[in-house]
Amino acid sequence: MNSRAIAKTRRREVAPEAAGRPARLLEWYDRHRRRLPWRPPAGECADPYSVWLSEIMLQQTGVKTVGPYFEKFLARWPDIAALGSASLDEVLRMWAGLGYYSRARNLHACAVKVLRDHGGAFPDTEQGLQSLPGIGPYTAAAISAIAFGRRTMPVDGNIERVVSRLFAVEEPLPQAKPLIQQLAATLLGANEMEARGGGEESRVGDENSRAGDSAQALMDLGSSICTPKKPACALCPLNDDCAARVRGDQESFPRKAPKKAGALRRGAAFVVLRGDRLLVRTRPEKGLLGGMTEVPGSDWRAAQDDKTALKQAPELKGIARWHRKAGVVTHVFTHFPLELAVYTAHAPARARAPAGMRWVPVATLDDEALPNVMRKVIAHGLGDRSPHADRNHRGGARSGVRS
DNA sequence: TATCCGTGGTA
DNA sequence: TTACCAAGGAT
Repeated sequence: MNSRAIAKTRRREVAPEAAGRPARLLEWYDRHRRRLPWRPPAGECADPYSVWLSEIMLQQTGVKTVGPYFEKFLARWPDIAALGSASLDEVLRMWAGLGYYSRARNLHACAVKVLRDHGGAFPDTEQGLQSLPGIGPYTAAAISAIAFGRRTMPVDGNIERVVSRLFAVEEPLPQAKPLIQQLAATLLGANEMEARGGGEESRVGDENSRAGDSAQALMDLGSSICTPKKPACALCPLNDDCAARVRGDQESFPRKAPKKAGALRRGAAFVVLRGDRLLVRTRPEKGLLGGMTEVPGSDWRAAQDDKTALKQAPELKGIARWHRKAGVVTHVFTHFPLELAVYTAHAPARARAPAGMRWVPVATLDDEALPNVMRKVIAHGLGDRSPHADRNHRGGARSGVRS
């Protein structure tokens, strides 16, 4: 018996409902798939560049947030050659506000590498894709399935949740990842060539499947029906044989090990004006907010007081009169909360910028690669009078200012 | 393996 | 308000 015959035999041995899952999933997807900027009309394969760009932006970032950035990037750089020819600085400026800035650096590095090493065409295998900057196991599988039709199942946070519920996976994340990956793969439809009887050229694990649709179906399902809280199980195409639903504790999946919170860090930031120009510098390439623009300031340490922080401005010694703005700017990063005291000062008309710093017109701050925490600092330092004030101002602590 | 990377939405 | 979550990757 050859391997294909064995695979078919095994498929018949599974329970009828379970065997029907891939088909039910795709039928649901064909009726309810979301229309998204990076998705072509049903039945068409998306181009690898669009798939790649959207997948990088969507890493740990919501669909709604990504939309405008994707459109903006695609309009500015319609293909890999255009993006690979752009400067890293311009890419970072366009990325500003989207977060996880190493993604932008890797995006640019990846475009350059695809042009230089692959003649401008993305590799069409998972292994080849994973060798590129910013592309890990998930993204390689996603591009492979969605853009190239390879029969593979990318597993993201949505799919982890759907699958852990469907099979009532008791093992907590992240230990359960390999098991969930294996279970998720059972939701892939049969290779179409094989399902039709196939020719010798059809191989399991190769193209001609709707793997991309199966994966996106699970993602849509996870985001609209199998939600973290109060899942709408009545609308789910897989509700018949969902193990967690049978038990009635859907929301308790996926199991997760508790995580600890980071300690509060404090520091000072200096908003120095020379006429209508602001003193800024560029952060180091690596690490937190790498390569982004900031105003000078102290480092950020646990439980640091203002006076200690103020002493960390030796470059700014020439400035005589500091004014300490009331309140502090607050910001919460993934792994620690931050409080920044803001000091303002005015420099003489012809004052030179200290080494490594530069004066930029306040009017063109939108062109800088400014992370949100710096937008908050500048808005606070300027007294919220500029058009660059915190765009999320709704009052309360989330406005970024607290007394 | 655990930690480090932003930001916005949600209940 | 707080805590969690979101189409993860690099080290």
